[in-house]
Amino acid sequence: MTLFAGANSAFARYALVAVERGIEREDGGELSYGIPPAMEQPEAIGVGERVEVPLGRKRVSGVVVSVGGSELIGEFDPAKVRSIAARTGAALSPALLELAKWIAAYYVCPLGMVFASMVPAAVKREIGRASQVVYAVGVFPPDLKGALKKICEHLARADPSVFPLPAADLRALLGERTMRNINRLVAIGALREEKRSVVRVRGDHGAAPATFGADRSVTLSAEQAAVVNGITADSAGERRFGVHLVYGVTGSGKTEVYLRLIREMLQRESDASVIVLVPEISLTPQTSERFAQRFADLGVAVLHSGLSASKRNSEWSRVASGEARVVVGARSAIFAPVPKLGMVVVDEEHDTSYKQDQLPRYHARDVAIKRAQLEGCPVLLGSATPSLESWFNAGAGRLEHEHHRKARFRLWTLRQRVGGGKLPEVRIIDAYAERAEARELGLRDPTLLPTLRRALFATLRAGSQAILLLNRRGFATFVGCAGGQQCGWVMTCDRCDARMILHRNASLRSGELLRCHHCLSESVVPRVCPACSRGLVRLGAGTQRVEEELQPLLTELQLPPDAIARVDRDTMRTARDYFTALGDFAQGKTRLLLGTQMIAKGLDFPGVRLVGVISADTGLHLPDFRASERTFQLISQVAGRAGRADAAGEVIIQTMEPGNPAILHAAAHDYEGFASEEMAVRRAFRLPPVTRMARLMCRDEKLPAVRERAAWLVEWLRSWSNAHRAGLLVRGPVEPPVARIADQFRLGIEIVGESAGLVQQCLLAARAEGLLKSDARTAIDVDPVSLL
DNA sequence: AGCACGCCGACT
DNA sequence: GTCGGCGTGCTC
Repeated sequence: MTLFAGANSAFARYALVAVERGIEREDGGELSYGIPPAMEQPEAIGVGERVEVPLGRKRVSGVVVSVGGSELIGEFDPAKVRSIAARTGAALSPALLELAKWIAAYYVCPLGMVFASMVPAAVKREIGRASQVVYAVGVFPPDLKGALKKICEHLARADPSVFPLPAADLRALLGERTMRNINRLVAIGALREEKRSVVRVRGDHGAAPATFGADRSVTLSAEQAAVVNGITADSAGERRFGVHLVYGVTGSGKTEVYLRLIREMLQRESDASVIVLVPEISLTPQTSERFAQRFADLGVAVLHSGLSASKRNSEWSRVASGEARVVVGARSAIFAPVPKLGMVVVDEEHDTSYKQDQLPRYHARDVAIKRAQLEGCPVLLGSATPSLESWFNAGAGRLEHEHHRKARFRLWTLRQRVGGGKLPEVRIIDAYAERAEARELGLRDPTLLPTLRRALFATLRAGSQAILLLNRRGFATFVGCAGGQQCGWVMTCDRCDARMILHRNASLRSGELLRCHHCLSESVVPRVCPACSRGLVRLGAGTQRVEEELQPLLTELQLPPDAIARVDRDTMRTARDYFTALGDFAQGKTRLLLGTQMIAKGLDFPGVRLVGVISADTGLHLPDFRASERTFQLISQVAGRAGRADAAGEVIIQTMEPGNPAILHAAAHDYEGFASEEMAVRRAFRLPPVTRMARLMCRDEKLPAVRERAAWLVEWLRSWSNAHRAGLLVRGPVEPPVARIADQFRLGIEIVGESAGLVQQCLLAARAEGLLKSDARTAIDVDPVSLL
C-alpha cells in the first residue's frame, strides 16, 4: 500500500462504463472510471446515465452500467483509472438498460455498441438543443412607482401557471415593446431569469397539412371486433405481457385493429405510451398522417430516416417527456424512451428490414417482444404473410409432437376484406410459351409478354392505373460477348466475384455505364468484346429496360412519357423523392408505377386495376433457404395492391416456372397452404424456424487466411458441441454466392441448433475463449434473415 | 473503432 | 544502417 497512491487517482465512488466502441472481452468490456465528487451535485450519478469519458487521447460517450466503490476497478491498475469527463443527457430507463444487456448477450455484440445504436446520433450530439432564458415571477419590492408598479400589478393578476415565460411571450403578455422595463425588474428581483433547455427545429412550420382526407373511425367488422375484444381481454389484469400475431389478408383492416387497441391501451393507462413499428419504406406521410389524426389528442411522434437532426432530437424529447404518447417509426424506434410502455405494434412483422445488417445485428420484432416482456405489456405482430418464425411460434402448422413446446404467441385471424371487397384474380403466365408467341408477333425479346402487354394497354386506355414489379435495378444484368459460347467473355467486377450491371444514364456521353451492385464501383462499357473484338450483348432486363420498352406503348396511348414513374433505389435518392412519387400516383398524376420491391409495400391505391409481376423468378433460385418464402411474400404483397374497395383487380404473373409452389400459393392467396408446405421442407432439412441458426462470415483479403480461419472455427465449434453434447450442426465453411466483395474473400459458417439457447451458449463460449469476436474480419449474425 | 508498439523488405 | 509496411493488442 503506497501512502500517496490515492493522491491523484483515488475516488470515493467509481462507475463501470460501457463505452460506445467495439471493446469486446470476456467480462463484457466495461471500463472503470472515477466519479469526481463535484459531478454528483445536485444528484448522484446513477446506473443508466449517459456520460463522456476519456479513452486514450479521445473523449467517447458511454453509459454507466454500475456504480460503487473501488471494487469496480478489479484487476486494473488503480493509478491508471481516469475520471468521468461529463454527464450528458438523461439516463436510460432500467428497462432499456436491461434490454441493451439482453441484445448484447443474444446477438453476441459489445454492450457499448448496443447503446451507440439505441440513441440516435442527433440526440446524443444534442442537435438543435439550446438553452433559452425564461422569466419567472420573483418578489415584488414594496415601494414601486409608475410603469414598474403597473407591470408588477399585471404580473400579480396573470395566471401563475404560464410562468416561466420566454422573453418574447413575456413582452407580449405585458404589452412591452422592449426589454428595458423587464430588465429593470430583473435587477430588483421582481422577475427571475432562469435557463431552460429546449430543442429548436430549424425550418419546422408546425404540423404538415392534412392532404389525404380526414381519418374516419369506421365501424368494425365482426372479425375485427372479435380481435380487438380478444386482445383487450387477454392483456387485462396482472400478467399483461403477451404476443399476439394478427394474421389478416390484405385489406382486412389490420391497421384499424391496431388503432382501436392503441386507443384502448392508452385510455386504460393514462401515463403509458405506445410504440408502432413499420418498415422504413412504408413510413410515408400517408401512414403517419393517419396516426397523427387519430391520436392528435395524445400526441404523435414520427421517427424516420428523412428527419433533420434537430427534428429527430425534438421528436425524441417529446417522446421522453410523455408529450407524445404514440410513437411511429422504423426499426430503431423500438428504443424510443417512453416513460412507460403500454403496448408495441410491429406492422408487417415479416419484413426483413427489421433486421439491422450492421452491428448490433438485432431484429426489431424480437427486440420488441423482449422489451414488452421486460415492461409487462402486450405486443401486436401484424402481417398478411407472417414470417414462418411467427407462424410457428403461434403454434400454427406445428406437428402433434411439436406441441410440447407451448405456443408462445396467440394467433388472431382476419379472413375477410373489409367492405366485402374481393381478392384479385391472379393469372400465371408461362413465360417460356409466351416468348414463342411474342417472337411470332415480331416482338424482340420483350419483358412484357403478350398477355400482360394487352392487359396493360387495356387498363391504361380505360383510364385506370397499373403497377409493374420487377425486382431488379438497372438496364441489363448481363453484358457479355456476342460470340456466346465461342468466346464466353462476361463483364465482371474486378474487385468482386460478380457480374456488373448495365445502367443507362442520360448525363453520360455514352449514355450508359457498368456498376457493381456489391462494391458500387463503376466502369465504362467497352465498345467491343475485349477478348475477341466481337460486339456485345446486353441481357437480363432490369427496371430501366422495362421503362424503355414502355415508351412506345405510352405514345400509342397518347400518354406523356412522365405518365410512368420508375421507383427503385436509383431514382429515389431521398425519402422525399419516394413520398412524392407515391403521392403523385395516389392522386392519379402518374398512371403507371414501375419498380422494385419498393412499390410492393406502402399504401393503398384505390385506382389500381392491374398489377403485373414481370418476372416472378428473380429471387427464387438464390441459394438461401428462405428464397421461396421471400418470393411468396413479395408476390402476395404486390398482388394485394390490386383492386381494393369496390372495383375488382387483376394480377398477372410472368414466370418461367408456372408450377412453382410459392408462385401457385401466392396466386391462390393461400398463405396457410404455402406455410404448411414450406414448414414441411424446413422440418425435413432441420432449418429455422424448426431449429435456430447463427451464421458467421469470415472475411479477408487473402484467400488462404480466410480458409484457415474458417476451417479452424468450424473445428472448434464442432468440438465444443461434442464436448457439451449440444447437438449443434456446424455447416461449412460455405462459399457464399458472391465469394469476393471489394477484394475481400468470404466464407460462411452456419451453426444450427435445437434451441436459441444452445446456439447462444456456443457463441458466448467461443467469445470467452477469445476465438470469436465481431470485427472487420468476422461478422456474427444470430437469426440471420439472409444467407447471401 | 483508433492508435500505439513491434518485427521484416527497399532505400540513402 | 534507416524508413515504413501493417499485424497485434490495449484503451479504464
